[in-house]
Amino acid sequence: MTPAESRGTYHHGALREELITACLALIESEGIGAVSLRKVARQAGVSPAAPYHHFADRAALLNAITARGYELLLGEMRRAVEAAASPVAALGALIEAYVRFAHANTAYVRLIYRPELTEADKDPAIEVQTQAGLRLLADTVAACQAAGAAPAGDPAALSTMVWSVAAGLAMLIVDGPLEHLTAERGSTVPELTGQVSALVQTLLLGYATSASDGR
Amino acid sequence: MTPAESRGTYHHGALREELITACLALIESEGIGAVSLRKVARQAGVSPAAPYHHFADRAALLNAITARGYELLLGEMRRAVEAAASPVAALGALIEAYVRFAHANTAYVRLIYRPELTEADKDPAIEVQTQAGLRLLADTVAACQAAGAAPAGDPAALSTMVWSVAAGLAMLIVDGPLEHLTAERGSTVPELTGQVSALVQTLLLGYATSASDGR
DNA sequence: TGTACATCAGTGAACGCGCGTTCACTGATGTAC
DNA sequence: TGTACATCAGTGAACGCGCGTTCACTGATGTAC
Repeated sequence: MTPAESRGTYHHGALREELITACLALIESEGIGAVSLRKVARQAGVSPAAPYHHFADRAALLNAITARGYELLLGEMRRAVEAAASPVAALGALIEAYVRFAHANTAYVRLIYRPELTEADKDPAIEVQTQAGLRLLADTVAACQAAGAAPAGDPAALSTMVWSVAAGLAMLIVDGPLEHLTAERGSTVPELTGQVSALVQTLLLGYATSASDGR
Repeated sequence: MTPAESRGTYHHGALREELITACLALIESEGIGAVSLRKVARQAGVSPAAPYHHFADRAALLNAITARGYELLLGEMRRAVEAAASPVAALGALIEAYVRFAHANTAYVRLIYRPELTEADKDPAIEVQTQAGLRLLADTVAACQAAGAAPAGDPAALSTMVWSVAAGLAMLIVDGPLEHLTAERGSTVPELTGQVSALVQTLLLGYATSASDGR
């Protein structure tokens, strides 16, 4: 049975979307190392040449997925910050939103963490998303400083720390051994994520307390 | 000119070592996406079949490099902890050692961060190293708790936070945009690393201060 | 409403390529006597 | 010290494979009249 036969119609209708879905499914089921345009086409039930009507080449497909991943992630982060009751809570919420997204969307994140597969630096859509993400982080950190809940002066250290915690935790979950380790300890990834976020907030609040005493 | 001719002798003498070196050089110069056994052999000035006298297959070579990477990294971490003046300083030193190693040895770390290329979970030597690393971290965190410089109870949150900061910062430097961003701001990676480590220590000490006041 | 025709989005065969790995081989080295 | 021979560590040709991409094609869809 040819692809068209199994599909029931010659034209697909929404192939672009389905290629993205198929690629994510492939990453999820066979791992990031298994990604190829031919496999994606096969998974979508379409001939190897079909994707070229929707994407210039392999990198273009992977770029499009990466851009969407960033877009979804940024949406989660924005929502998390808006819902937070204080600047410090917002910083914690940022971490939790990032890691929760990664845990629920491992395929997106695995792709994002493989810059050799994409041309993210040449894609303006991706560039815009990462800039917006960094601005959101910087604003939140600045709000913490304004509230006295972070050392004044150069905000780079705290920004970088928070970014690193979120990205590192996500990586350890998505590509590393943390999911397995957590399960061994009878815990879960969301629980651990919450604990780490809470710890960061506790430490910042502890700093604010000790600093306001003039020590 | 055949490989043997350019080398001047038929036997190489230390091919195993040179394959490792060549692979690291390849990752450094062409990126992790360019790694193939044939290229490594070419870089080492040897025929494509030669590596099979030293490694069972491609994964075995990459595993050996990964194991060595972990070994070197663990050595740095141990030295850093031993030289530290206090448990909190040791935790900071752990972060700095990890990130400094990553920055100075990007090829090792890029490989370590691509689990799809290795079979790290099946390699006992690698398993031993990661277990030892986790134990070193857990011991240092426990010492902080004993010193009242970290919330008592489950140490998992602080361990995970520190691990995430180190791994995340390393990733952002080695595979991500942080090196570039830092340079734009007129700073350097070692400087930023020091700042992040200092911030973590400041926050822990601030916590200790506020906690000892019974707040 | 029906027809001609342009355009769109598929097909499937083919291309050249680099890859991992195997094989029979051979030159160099080490050892026994 | 010299020689026979086993072993080691290379060579280079070959294999089959899956890949990204191109091409001429064709079926389906949409539009003008």
